[in-house]
Amino acid sequence: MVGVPEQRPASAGVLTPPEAVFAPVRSYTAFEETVERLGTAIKLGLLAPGSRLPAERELCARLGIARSTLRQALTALGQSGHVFATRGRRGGTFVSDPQPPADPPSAEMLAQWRQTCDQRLAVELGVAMLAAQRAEPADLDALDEVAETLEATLEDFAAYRQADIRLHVGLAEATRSPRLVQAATEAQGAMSDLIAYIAHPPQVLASSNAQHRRLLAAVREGDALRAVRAMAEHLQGTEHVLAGLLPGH
Amino acid sequence: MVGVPEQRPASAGVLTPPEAVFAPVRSYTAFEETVERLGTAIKLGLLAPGSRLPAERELCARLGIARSTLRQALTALGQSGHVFATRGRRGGTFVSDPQPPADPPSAEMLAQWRQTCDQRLAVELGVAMLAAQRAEPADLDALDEVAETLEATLEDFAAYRQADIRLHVGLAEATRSPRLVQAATEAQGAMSDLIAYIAHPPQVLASSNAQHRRLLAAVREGDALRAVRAMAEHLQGTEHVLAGLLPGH
DNA sequence: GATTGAAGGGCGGATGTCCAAACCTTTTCT
DNA sequence: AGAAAAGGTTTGGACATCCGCCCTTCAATC
Repeated sequence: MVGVPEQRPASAGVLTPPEAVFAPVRSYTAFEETVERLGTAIKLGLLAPGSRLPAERELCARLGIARSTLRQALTALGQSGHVFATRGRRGGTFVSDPQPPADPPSAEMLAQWRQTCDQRLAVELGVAMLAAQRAEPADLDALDEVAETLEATLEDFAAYRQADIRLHVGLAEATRSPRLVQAATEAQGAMSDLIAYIAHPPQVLASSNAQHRRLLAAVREGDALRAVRAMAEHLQGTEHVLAGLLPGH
Repeated sequence: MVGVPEQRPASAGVLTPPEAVFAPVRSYTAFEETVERLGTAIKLGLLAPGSRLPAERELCARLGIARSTLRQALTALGQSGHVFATRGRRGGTFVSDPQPPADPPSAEMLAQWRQTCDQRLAVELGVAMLAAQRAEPADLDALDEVAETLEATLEDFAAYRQADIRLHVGLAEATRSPRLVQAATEAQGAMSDLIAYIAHPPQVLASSNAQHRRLLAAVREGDALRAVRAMAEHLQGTEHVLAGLLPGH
């Protein structure tokens, strides 16, 4: 048995690898992932208060996990007050109404707020461009309806934010790219923790709505570049507001 | 013990939740994640052939995993021929040179190629915009150097692709947003499986280079919108090539 | 009023993953 | 010769997950 390797270590290339290559790997458990998914959907209002989740036996099949794992997740969401379950023939797991108050953003969250915004920017720029290229008339009609809701809720921030989320997720759905919908949902979820804790006077919401209108108009015309520009202005507006209130260097 | 829940299931809202909410959750193990990370970095050339990885005891600390888990990953990468290890004081784990031939894209990969492109589009649009806003002169000089390499490798696709990756990842690093670097790396890795299997005549590469030049010029001037436009043209160019060769819808 | 079906609730074991902490072997430098 | 630094090996335990099976509840139905 010769100990001589067929290959000799060469003198390394000049280029140093990005340090991101050796950054910590985080392994998510099925339990965590499920709590995150359902919890985010609930907090974003994608699962409406009072609505019923699919039956456990069906839901675990859809999610591709064991029922016991799903039950752990549902138990956690139950303990935090986001869902409750009733037994018996017409029973099921339901989204609580009203929802428990959101908890304040963690220190870790606050420390990384800029990266969170960056990530959302990327996702939403992609969504804007692809939606402009692919949205069908039916999508646009649905989005217009949401936009009307937005115009009508300037005074009620909770309702406004709700409709805002619907608009952005709806735009993502118009791209017909499930992964983008997923990414957009996650990004909105991460942002919500930040957005819920800053003041939003009606005037800010009104200017936000003007950007929404421009965005939808560009999407309707299929003008991808204008859509991207409108989205960028929209997002960087809220980013400026955050920058003024958070410890962001 | 009353069996009456304080809350009654309400009639659900009119809005149906996005089906993405109940899509399968995939839990990645630390082992898989590590193989993916290191494997991608190697395949992309971010870890140069012949270069040495950090010692196992150091690397597992950096990656935040146990040494035995890291060794499983390194064993897997060793069996596929991407790395090899030597023992003793000056030993270590090294990136193989030359690398084993890439394996053809899986059926699953091909079936989802459009979503992969969409995801890359999003990431890269975000990178383009943020790089234009944040890149420092030092970043730009380094990127220009890579661009020169690109101009000189029109005839050698492997070398060209290598430099192309460096350019895109370098741009991501200029955003100072580690998560975007991560995302850009993953997106390039996913694309490589597709790109390696389609022909790239020098004329295509030349036109690609023209787009690179425009992109870098816009970034240098801090013109975010032009950078985004240049990036979009660049990416959708390669997407058109793919669309012509793959079973796309 | 008994039965049935669909829902949540619970238990126990089998399996696989991950980690921590040792200890061994090889090589090279001092 | 010995220390140091690297990969290689073994062990045991903690934990997550899955699977199957059975129980409880309760509205609908017979």
